Amino acid sequence: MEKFKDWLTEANLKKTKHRLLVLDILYETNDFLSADDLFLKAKHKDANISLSTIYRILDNFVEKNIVSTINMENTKQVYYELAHQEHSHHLICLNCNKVIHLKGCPIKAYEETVSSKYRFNIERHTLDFYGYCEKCQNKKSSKV
Amino acid sequence: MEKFKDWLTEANLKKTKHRLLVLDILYETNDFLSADDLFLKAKHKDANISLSTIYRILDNFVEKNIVSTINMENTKQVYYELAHQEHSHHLICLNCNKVIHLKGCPIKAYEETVSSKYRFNIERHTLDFYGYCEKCQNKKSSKV
DNA sequence: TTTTTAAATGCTATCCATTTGCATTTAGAC
DNA sequence: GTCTAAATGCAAATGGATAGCATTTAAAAA
Repeated sequence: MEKFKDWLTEANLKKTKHRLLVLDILYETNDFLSADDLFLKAKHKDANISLSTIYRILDNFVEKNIVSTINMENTKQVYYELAHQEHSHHLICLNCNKVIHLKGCPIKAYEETVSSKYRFNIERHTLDFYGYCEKCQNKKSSKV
Repeated sequence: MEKFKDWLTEANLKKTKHRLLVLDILYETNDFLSADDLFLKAKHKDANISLSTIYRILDNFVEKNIVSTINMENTKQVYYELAHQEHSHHLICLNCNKVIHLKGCPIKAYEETVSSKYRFNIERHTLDFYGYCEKCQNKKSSKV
């Protein structure tokens, strides 16, 4: 995708095939992926890329705000997705790890209140809801 | 502390000196501690306890809701504290990792809205604000 | 286009928080 | 006190992530 090259230019990163590959996979998957997920998907595309390169690329992207991360509660891995332009919150399924993005932010006012109350200079916040998605509510016991 | 023994009884866990020690340290520290922090503090008290025991005790406590965990963004370690009775949110300093607990929850209504909108069965949520505490705003560059 | 060079990559070894296996000890029921 | 399951210590293993270093490559300079 042509816009990916623009992103890399803007971020002052060289336009390498590996970086474009990582962007492609994240874009078409449109979901959170671990470094290892990306590694396997790359392999599946017959791409030759080492896991450490993936980690390095992801670090670059996070630093440049091209990619954002999330913590699933039940695993130690870090998950990555293309950064959303807009600030968003999440519904995270404790069974299948599916993530639903919520638009809009209900706590702007609250943030200002606590910021001044505690003289705390707030840079960002996370608001994540954990529970069970519609599918997993039905087939309760099946682990994915 | 006597009430700690009650907690263990309620949780159906044996009242061992190690478990009481971990509770003591968490109580008097009144802050988030990593497993290793606990290990060092125990050593400092001349207590003989192995790191793996600490991990096992913390796992027990988390399972029984005696202890709760938090993710600091800038480290891979898990941090633990005595569980607060009341649901609370956090202000987390990106410089010194200090955590301020916020009482009350501003998003009950929002939670219900998204829960029914997405037919998502929400079990719990996290709301954490990251930024710089009053102290660290002043002495900007000093890492703790 | 060719040359040049700093950035990017592959491979391997390493780190480090956490977990596990197993023999030993201990809390607490009897 | 005796007994047994639970708890513990120690050492090794695990697993995600990182670092070192030689090689390759993007892209600026000539």
